[in-house]
Amino acid sequence: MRPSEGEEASHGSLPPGFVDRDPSGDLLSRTTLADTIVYALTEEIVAKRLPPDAPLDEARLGERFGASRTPVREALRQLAASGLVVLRAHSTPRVAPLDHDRIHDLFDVMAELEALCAMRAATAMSAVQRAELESLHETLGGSMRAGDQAGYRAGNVAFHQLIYAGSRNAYLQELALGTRSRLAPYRGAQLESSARIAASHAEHGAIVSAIVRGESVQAGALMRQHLLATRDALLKLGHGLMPRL
Amino acid sequence: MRPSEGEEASHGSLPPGFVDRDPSGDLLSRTTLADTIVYALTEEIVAKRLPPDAPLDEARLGERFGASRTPVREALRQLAASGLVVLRAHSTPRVAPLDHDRIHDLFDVMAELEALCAMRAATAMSAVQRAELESLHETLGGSMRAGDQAGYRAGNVAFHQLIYAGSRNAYLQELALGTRSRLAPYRGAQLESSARIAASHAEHGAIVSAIVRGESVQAGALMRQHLLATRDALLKLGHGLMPRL
DNA sequence: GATGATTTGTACGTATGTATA
DNA sequence: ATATACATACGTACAAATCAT
Repeated sequence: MRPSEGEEASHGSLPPGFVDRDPSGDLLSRTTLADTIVYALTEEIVAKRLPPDAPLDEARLGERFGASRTPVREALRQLAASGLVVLRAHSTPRVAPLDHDRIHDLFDVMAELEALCAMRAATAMSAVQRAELESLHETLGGSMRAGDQAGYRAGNVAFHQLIYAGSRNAYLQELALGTRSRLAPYRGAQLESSARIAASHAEHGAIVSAIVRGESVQAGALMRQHLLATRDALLKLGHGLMPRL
Repeated sequence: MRPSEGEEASHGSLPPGFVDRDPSGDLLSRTTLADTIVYALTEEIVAKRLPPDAPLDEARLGERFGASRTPVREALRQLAASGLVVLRAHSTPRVAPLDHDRIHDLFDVMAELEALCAMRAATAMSAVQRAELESLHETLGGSMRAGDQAGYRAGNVAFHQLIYAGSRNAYLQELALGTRSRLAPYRGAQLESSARIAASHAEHGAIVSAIVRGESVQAGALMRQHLLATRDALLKLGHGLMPRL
């Protein structure tokens, strides 16, 4: 199995929650044009420079990327598979719309998937991974105290991904990553208030402790709570998003 | 290419007057060539007429389906997204290999996803859906007593999907369906022994009862157990598949 | 290891279906 | 409602990369 190291990446501005191709072993391939376009569009959608419902005309995109429509088509197919783009036959592709019910559903499942990861991690993580987790948590504390929000956000993504990997279940890891990337356009790019960051860090601490002590049920419950708190913080921050209930 | 009247297509039952939409994703197109190819290939892979690791040459497939490479490519992309096909850049696409660790991971997650569906269903299902579930369970009992294995299998799929829908979470439903379809090639086509069918039906009964009574935790636990029992039954039936531990 | 055959990646032209005036 | 415009769906040709030999 492959404990993915935190080393990234060839590009400067990484969309949060974005990783290379599926963890099924092959780590290509910026070698095809389509993949390059997928990467670029993902970043733009997540950063909301391409807002929900924005039309994605094949010809214009091809022009923008200096490519023909064929690789653009392939890219749009991949983006549709990952949920960022919707395709209707013979109709112009669009950035996935902002659907409140769907966002609610995504957060709900995200919380459960991450809780499951944390549970598994509590029993399956190697000693080395546990040490890494504690160390990363310390680093995040530093970012928090320094008021470095960007640093905290980047580290936060790594923190969660380390726990996905700790579950030692590659498919679970895929689902968690995929769900996180679907959620990415709705997680504000820089919406974390410093108050929320402090709370987040405290929650992380409890989770790390439970995982390191091997308390599986506790770890899962804390993680679920952490995700729901994150959701509520986002929903409160305007966004126009309201809880469903 | 026009529908040549020289039906020399040298291969049997691929009706251009095709079947209708795939049950899961109707976000995608209606009646494009690529979709009919996806449909046909999915069936062949699940039925193992296209075994794991079988090469899927674009040109040959296009010939077989009387289409050009373009829609074949689109179809292969969709199949890759649903996990049935693996794509490496510049390399010939293949049916997803049979990887024991991966199968184990898939079953593990499947059990948890279905448990989650059952939990949510126990609190979220409408009265109508509960009645449907009980009725379907009765029907399945009929198939069991009649020794109708094919009927039981079809009804079984419907049974589980009804519970996915009962969760009232569209994304959770998508994940459950997707995971089930990834598992489909490994669930034997007709591997259920009548003994296993009887046990399965009994387990269903307990699940239905828990859901109808609204006992969420119980419903989840029973469903998890049911899935793991199904897995063990499959693993025992040869297949060449061995448990990982 | 180099070379050749095969297959994928890309470009572009045509046809068909959708949406709008 | 009919017609027109326009974007996607598909077909085909060429270039580049892979793998066998």
